[in-house]
Amino acid sequence: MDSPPSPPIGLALSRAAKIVGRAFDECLSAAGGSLPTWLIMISLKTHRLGNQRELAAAVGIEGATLTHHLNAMETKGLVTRRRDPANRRIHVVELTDEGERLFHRLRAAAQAHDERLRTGLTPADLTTLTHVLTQMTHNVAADDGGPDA
Amino acid sequence: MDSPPSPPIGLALSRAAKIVGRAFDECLSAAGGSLPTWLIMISLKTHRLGNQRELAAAVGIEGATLTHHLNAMETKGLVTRRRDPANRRIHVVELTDEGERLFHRLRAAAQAHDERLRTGLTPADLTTLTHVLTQMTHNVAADDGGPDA
DNA sequence: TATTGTTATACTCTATAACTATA
DNA sequence: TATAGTTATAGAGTATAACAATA
Repeated sequence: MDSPPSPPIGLALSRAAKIVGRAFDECLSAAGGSLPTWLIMISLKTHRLGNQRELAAAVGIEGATLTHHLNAMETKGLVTRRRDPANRRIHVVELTDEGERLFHRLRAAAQAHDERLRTGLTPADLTTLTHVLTQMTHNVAADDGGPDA
Repeated sequence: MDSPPSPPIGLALSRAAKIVGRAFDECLSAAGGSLPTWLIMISLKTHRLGNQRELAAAVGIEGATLTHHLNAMETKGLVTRRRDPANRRIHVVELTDEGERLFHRLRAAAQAHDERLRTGLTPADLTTLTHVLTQMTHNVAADDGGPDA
């Protein structure tokens, strides 16, 4: 009943993600940004989100953490926050022109990082990777109460 | 010259690693540990390292950061540090009995996490994943001065 | 009262620089 | 002087709890 343990994949993923993630961070830092900034900007550009809680959820952080980053981004002149006239509880976040420029620089940096990452990998490898990451994310998100929970 | 961008794999990896890594953290926390503690313990158990700098390198952190974690682990009674009589500059780190017990609990937690992660994945998926992570780690570690650098 | 967001505070992990101890 | 490790300090990212503003 002791199936061959097979190499600990959580550990391998954790280690690789640490190394690759650091390289990604350095890429973004060198371009004048950071990972949270980049994630926030992507969310602002791709989805049109209704409020900051949705934005925070898209980035994978809490609302207060998002506020923390938005404060810094606003100080740097990358975003503006203004109240929605229709519902003044909602703060509409928008990239400034300077924010747009940084976005383009970060996109270029992220693309360069991606090309480096893909070196030596086949399209099939990348397809499998995407599939595996999706599956693992689901595995971990699932309420683990059992197969019939 | 604009090859089809193909989905940003760095971003996908970053997002998945964040989610899976948090689940891993929670697993280890629930068992009374943390990721750094677990990585340190694994290194202590598997390699027989000569000094703390090697241990830090194996874990992927700086020496001072390792000291920080070892201080906490020593306070909790998980490890002891004593000077090597042959070279009193070297501090030999060893798990206490309580450290051993925690190691076994964390190993069980990590294995449970691994089984959850592997749900819905074929052995071929996992083989590819391991290969891809290894390749990406190399891609990122390489001095990027060019193919003949 | 419920919703939206901010402020205050603190924790974890990490790093760099300066220091002590030993060789 | 060189090596091993520690201490002091700092910074990034995150979170929870309490708060203010709006509906």
